[in-house]
Amino acid sequence: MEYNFRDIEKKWHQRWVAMQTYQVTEDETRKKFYVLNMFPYPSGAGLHVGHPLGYIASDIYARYKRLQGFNVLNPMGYDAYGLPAEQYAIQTGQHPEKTTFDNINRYREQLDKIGFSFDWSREVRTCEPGYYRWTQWAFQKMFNSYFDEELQKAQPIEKLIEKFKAEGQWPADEKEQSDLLMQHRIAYLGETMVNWCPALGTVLANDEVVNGVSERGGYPVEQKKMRQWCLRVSAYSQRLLDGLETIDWSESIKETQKNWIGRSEGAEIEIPYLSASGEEEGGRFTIFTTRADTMFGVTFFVLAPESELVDQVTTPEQRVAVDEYIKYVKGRTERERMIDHTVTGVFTGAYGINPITGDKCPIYVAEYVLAGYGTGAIMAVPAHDSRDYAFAKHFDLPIIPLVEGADVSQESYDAKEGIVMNSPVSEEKSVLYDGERLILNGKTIKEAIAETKRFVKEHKLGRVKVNYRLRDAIFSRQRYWGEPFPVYYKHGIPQMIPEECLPLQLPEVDKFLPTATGEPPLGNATKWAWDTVSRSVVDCSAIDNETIFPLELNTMPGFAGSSAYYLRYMDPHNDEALVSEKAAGYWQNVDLYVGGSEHATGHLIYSRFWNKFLFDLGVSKKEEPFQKLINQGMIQGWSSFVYRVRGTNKFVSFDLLEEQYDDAKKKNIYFYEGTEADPVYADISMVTGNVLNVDKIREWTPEFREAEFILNQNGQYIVSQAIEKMSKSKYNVVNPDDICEHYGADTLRLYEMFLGPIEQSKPWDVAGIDGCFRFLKKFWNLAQGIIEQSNLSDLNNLNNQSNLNNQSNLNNLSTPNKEELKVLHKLIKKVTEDIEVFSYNTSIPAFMIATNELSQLKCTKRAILEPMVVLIAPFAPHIAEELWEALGHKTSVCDAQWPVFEEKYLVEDTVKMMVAFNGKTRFGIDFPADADNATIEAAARGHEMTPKYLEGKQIVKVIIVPKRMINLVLK
RNA sequence: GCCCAGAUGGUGGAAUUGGUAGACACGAGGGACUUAAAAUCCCUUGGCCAGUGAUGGCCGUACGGGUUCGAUUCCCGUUCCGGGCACCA
Repeated sequence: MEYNFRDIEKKWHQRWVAMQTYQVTEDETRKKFYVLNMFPYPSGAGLHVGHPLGYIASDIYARYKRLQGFNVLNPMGYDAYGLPAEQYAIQTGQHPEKTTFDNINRYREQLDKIGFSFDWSREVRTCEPGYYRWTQWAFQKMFNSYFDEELQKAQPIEKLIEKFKAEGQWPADEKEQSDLLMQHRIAYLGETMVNWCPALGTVLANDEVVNGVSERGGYPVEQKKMRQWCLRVSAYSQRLLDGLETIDWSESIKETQKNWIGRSEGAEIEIPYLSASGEEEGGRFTIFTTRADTMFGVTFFVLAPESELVDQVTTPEQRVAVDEYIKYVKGRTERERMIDHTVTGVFTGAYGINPITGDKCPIYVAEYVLAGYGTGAIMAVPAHDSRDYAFAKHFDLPIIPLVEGADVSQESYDAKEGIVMNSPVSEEKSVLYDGERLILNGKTIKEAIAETKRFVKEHKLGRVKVNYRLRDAIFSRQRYWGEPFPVYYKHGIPQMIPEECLPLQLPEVDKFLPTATGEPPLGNATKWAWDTVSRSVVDCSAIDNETIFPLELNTMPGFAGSSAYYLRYMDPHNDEALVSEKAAGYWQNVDLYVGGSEHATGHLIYSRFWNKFLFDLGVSKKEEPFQKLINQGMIQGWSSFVYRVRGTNKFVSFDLLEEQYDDAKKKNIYFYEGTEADPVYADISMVTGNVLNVDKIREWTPEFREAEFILNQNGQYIVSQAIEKMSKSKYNVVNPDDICEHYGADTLRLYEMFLGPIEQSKPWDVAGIDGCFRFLKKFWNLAQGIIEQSNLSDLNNLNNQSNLNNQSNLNNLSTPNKEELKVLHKLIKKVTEDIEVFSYNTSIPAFMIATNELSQLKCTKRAILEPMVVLIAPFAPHIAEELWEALGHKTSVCDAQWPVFEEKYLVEDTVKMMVAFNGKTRFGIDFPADADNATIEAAARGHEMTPKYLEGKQIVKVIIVPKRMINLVLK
């Protein structure tokens, strides 16, 4: 029988649906395992070969765990709300709901072809009311909670009200009450500087802005003060940091999150400043520093331009200069400020007093100090901070070195290593507090920091303080396609609509396009007001400010719906709760999460925050949502370019062009007979190797139909190629459907895994796929041979039951021999170990080798084939099912048992020589198992690898152990 | 600038965590079958040198050192590529 993958895959796809093979329920008798993929945005372009990479990897693991007896949850759904979905809808001029559902259907069709073990009965879509009801619910819970610093967890807001009342701080006025609580709620309305993107018509979260432009589309972003819903993510900074220690994620992604959270330990120190008259104390401000040890090197102070302190300290003489400077700073965009680091600043006219030395130091305003971090004010130590150094050089301010041997004539010495000096220069330069002076000379920097902190704390000059860089997440988007906020405004005070009225459904609008002014599209909805009597959405014209109120016009951002979806998969149809106690108790959290590392500072932080909040509420049962994380790499595409001679409709073969390096553009530019030729993308379907099919490209678009193609002397048109991200706009997309059509899903799965380590990015290259296809054919042929033979021997067995003489003969036919068992167990060991560490690319060669070896051994034993079919089932499920059935099994291969590896079959070819001498034990070279000790010893002495080593030493003992036991023996 | 991860044949990549470097696949070359092609199967394939040949020798895991009987693996330094953060005091 031939390997007919089309029929096989079609047949098993239908059977899996009919038999509900992949549906799971909470089964208390079995151990759970939760595998999850980051669910996709259903974008308009459909799936390309890069998308399934992670899904295949996790599917292999899910199937493997299932074969090991675990109850595996492996769900899939769609992240359907948010900017990308809406941008696509706008581009195609359709309603986002329509495009989203069309795209979802297309995704589903494509996914189904690849043979995933998803439990589709648990599918979620973030844009469905039954789903986003719980997104809104969680938001309301956040609104009604505050973060208790002492307990380090979320608490009901009522507790805080009680506390305020007890302390007599509870205002009578409703508006004041609301304002006070707003400063503590986890979801709060805040007047903050936001990243405003005029082109997208919305604000963006920090992680959605890259290099001063929007992540989506690359549009400019400016800073703007707006009233927005925010999530107090920063309150969870320490827990987000601590949690990283408990989870099994790659070091690089943990590092990225650590950077993003940006914890820094330091001290806040109170600085008195002189009043305008210059005589008495005008007030105090607080600075933050991580280098408390450098107090003796302070030569000036700097305030952030946005800081309120600037107004307070500025003297009348400097007022004009300061105002002008602030105006200049405000006129600069975020991008300008990021790129241009030239030194700017202005003197305020005021002086601060260094509390340690008593010195009077000038106070400056400069944009290099940020208002949003620390206290927005710093003490400047030019000798030991490069930014302060640049500033001091520019304004000709003194520089006092504090570390022995540090040369600060050319640059600052920023390292935290060395011995402190000049601290103080002389005793009277250190102010006396309660009879004690701070003296740091001779100490290491680390000791000096600790000593200064102690001194500052003890003499009440300030306090020890930990700062985090992590900012609160801005949660409002001036967009249509997102979850509506379940909020209405009663006389300007936000109110939650009652929980039992959720979900608050997204209204229909005529125009869903964003506006440049920031007026959200929901403002176009006629029916968008809340009636507190009927407790329903009513027409806006009915607003009476007594019982009917306007609803919030903003919608939630993309990450709202994706922050707790893994919990919903546990119990997707529950109308009573986000997830039931029972389901959450059983499934706990995600054991294996697979997705791209580009979500490191977005989704993966928000999700962890969201889960921690739900954990505080008792809804989620684990503090961390994703125990193990695997980041699959990107699959890149080979883009092809044809070259059009500028100003003509001539396209020239790449090998006929002259190349020149352009310094300004930092890339090659090309010329044909003196005229520059510009690269134009050509669809890769029209290219074989690097040769263009000219007839095809003429049919492609009108611009090529009339074009002239200048071929090389071989009569070929050569394209140039580049490896780039796979994208529709680069015409380098390879569609998985085509691969499935040509080779089948099993080959696609195998090949994607074979391409290289799962975590690495690599270009898609079809060349190697034949190897995988050939292997499956070989495996199929081997299996067919065994199945035929074993059926034959079963038949003989029946016919000859009475004939005892034949018994030994039959045993030979059905009992595997030593060689065959060795091949099998080598494979079991390799594949099992590989799957555990996601090194699938090395398991596939193991299958190839085993198949070849068994073919050479002319193996006919089903006792060998059966476990092999189970081993291959996670990788190539369709072929495995077909063979499993052919072997006479009535149940799915999914319900089989993962084979157990037995050392005894492998011992002989993994022996090593152990040499013990002079009380030490070392190991040496491999020897055949049947070599006796004398032979080994003789060989060891004569062996060229270790002659020097063994010279003059006495070999006390030669032990033969399996290779993998060596480390155990050595211990 | 700071932090993290890398660098192995023509290519993707192996090497059991210090023990025969280059598994497996692709590509290339040669051969078998075939009228022919496709398909399939077999052989060769890191470099250099010697030999008719079986074979033997030397050099080789970015570069330079070190530890070790032995280093792709561990340590130090350099170069290059990728990722993250980037006036965060």
